[in-house]
Amino acid sequence: MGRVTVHQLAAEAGVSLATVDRVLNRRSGVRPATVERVEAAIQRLDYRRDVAAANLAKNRTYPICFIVPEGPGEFIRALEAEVRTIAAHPGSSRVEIERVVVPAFDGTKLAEALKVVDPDRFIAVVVVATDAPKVRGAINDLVDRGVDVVTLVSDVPTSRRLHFSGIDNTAAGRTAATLVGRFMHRKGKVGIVAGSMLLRDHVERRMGFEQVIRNEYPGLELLPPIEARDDAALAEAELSRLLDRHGDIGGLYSLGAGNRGVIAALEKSGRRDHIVAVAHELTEDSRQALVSGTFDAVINQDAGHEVRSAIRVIQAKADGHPLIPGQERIRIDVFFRDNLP
Amino acid sequence: MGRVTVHQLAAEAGVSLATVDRVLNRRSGVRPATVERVEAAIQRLDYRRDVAAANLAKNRTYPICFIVPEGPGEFIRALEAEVRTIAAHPGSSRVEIERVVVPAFDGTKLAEALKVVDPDRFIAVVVVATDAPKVRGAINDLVDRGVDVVTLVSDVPTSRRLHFSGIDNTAAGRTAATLVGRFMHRKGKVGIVAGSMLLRDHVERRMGFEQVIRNEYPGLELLPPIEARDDAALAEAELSRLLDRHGDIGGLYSLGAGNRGVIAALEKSGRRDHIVAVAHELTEDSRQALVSGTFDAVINQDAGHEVRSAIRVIQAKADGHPLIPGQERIRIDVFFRDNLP
DNA sequence: AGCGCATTGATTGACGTACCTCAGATTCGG
DNA sequence: CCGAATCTGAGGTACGTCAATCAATGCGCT
Repeated sequence: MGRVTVHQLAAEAGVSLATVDRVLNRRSGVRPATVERVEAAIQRLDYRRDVAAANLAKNRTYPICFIVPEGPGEFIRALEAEVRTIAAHPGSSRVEIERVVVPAFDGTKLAEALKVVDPDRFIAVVVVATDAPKVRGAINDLVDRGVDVVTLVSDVPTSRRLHFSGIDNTAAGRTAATLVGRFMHRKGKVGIVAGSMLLRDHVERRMGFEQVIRNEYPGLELLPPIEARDDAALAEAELSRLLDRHGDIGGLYSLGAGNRGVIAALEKSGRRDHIVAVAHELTEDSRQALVSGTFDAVINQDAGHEVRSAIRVIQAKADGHPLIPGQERIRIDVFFRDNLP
Repeated sequence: MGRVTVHQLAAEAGVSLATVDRVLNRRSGVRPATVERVEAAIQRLDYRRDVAAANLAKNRTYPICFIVPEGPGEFIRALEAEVRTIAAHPGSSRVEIERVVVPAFDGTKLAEALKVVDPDRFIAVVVVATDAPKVRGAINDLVDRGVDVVTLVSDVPTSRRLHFSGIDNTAAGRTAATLVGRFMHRKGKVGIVAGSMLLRDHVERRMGFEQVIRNEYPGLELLPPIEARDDAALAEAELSRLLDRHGDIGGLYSLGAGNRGVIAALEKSGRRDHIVAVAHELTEDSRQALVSGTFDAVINQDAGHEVRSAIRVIQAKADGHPLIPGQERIRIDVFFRDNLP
């Protein structure tokens, strides 16, 4: 039973409630010997602070600032929706979320947005980060000003951010490579449609993918990647050109957004059944492409899980709680036609 | 701001605190017109009850009984560990968990265990269910006595359980079939190592697997499944015999526990590189088998997620909260060598 | 007018913790 | 042994909600 209260603690330790309180909240003015007696009692009774009551007494809230890129992409929209869902959920009523929107792919604007975050208003910032020196500096400044920073989806590992809430993108790229490599029965060429090489997650996916294809599938030839800046129209045009030029493309990895364009190009080419295509992010488009057979696998990160995890990490830090190992590991979801949710 | 309190509500509605309380807690003795006024104020101010404070006032706890099968299996041990982790975590301090262990594969004993659950002591039971009529009856009886029941890992869908916390096992079987089918480059025979056909999850996995192999990979020949009752030694012996008899086995699906035996048989046969093997549950054994190449893919369900989800569902029901769509969907995790956590 | 009844108000004491004040006790240096 | 500094106790208020009591109001009815 967690039914031990401070009163019982005080009785057990033979001190007053005030002293127990001083010890529990590390206030000064208690002799070391007395501190020890109280701590022994804590051990003996297995006392655990009632967090809910404590938060109530402190009238504590968790004001968090979410900084997300703007853009019409389905993934970003899903992220926003998840943030809203959390904010509205009664279970997380003490979490107060403010959203800030910045232009996508713009390190300078992002750094500015980070700079104007008020340390008195927010205990933490959750940010979809572009990995630019300015951004790293802004993150570190924020941390110095006492605001915890959690990176979402795309990391800045060299910064002093508290946590990264996202997937291991190198592993995601390797997984895509394994799927492409093993699903392709004959030799052939493999194309890559990338988003922006400014985003660390895209760079890492490509790295992981190319590494495995080169090392383990020597029969496959990697074509230079298309940079489509997550723009569906651009992706479609460029990919169509690539497909025209190389009649023997047998595999494709679409590692950014802009799936709509990739799907269109594949279907127009009339070769979708002969090309093993692996893409990222499960959206309505990519889901249909899976069902129709245009895509053979889709790698996904669960935006809801990422948002909730970020918040849990921030709360745990604020409350001085441990995290549950495993709960905050964001999975690399692999979807085929057969296991669509 | 969610900072609206009952006091502000009372002021806004022009009634007293007592009346607000009566409306909020659906107590009688308030005129319909007044109820409406208060509810209008709730809407206007976007009042949400502070769950923490409410639980504190009610001194509410969530006593839950976990009924899990005994057995040396790594998955069951992992389940137990997760239950313990949750119970010890300060965040879920009002959750009081009692664990009951019953013999595996024994519907009668399980039904008995369900029968003796005290409805006054527990608000809910979480149970790894075998799908037997007796068990279904016992679950329904419990529900009638006012105890919510959540099935874990293995479901009894025809019962009146509140929720099933586990994966879609048919989809898992289909996924395994897709992997086996697409990884096998030539024609060949496909073996199945099953656990117990008393467990609904095993039956469903096999169904999904066979269905896809038959429909989509006509070049593959399904061998009759081995029933190994999750016993490693038995699995090894039977699988070795099967491998001896059929020199042209190219694929294998191990859908139950007992991976250790499957791995041993595969490695002894010397044909592990020529057999595409897909198994269930990521354990230390199966993880090593993935790395060494004995297994080509492992399908997993996250025991921690399942346990936490079950508890969340129960709490939400008890508090009358909505669930967050998506958070309680247990994923079918697919692991390759490349995306091992 | 007087009765009972339904409705509402006012107030109070929990729940477990935080934080504050003030007074009393103990210790220590000189 | 005295004064000062340090420790400790006792008690209060607050956080937002629940739950209960008791008094007050207004209503219809006889």
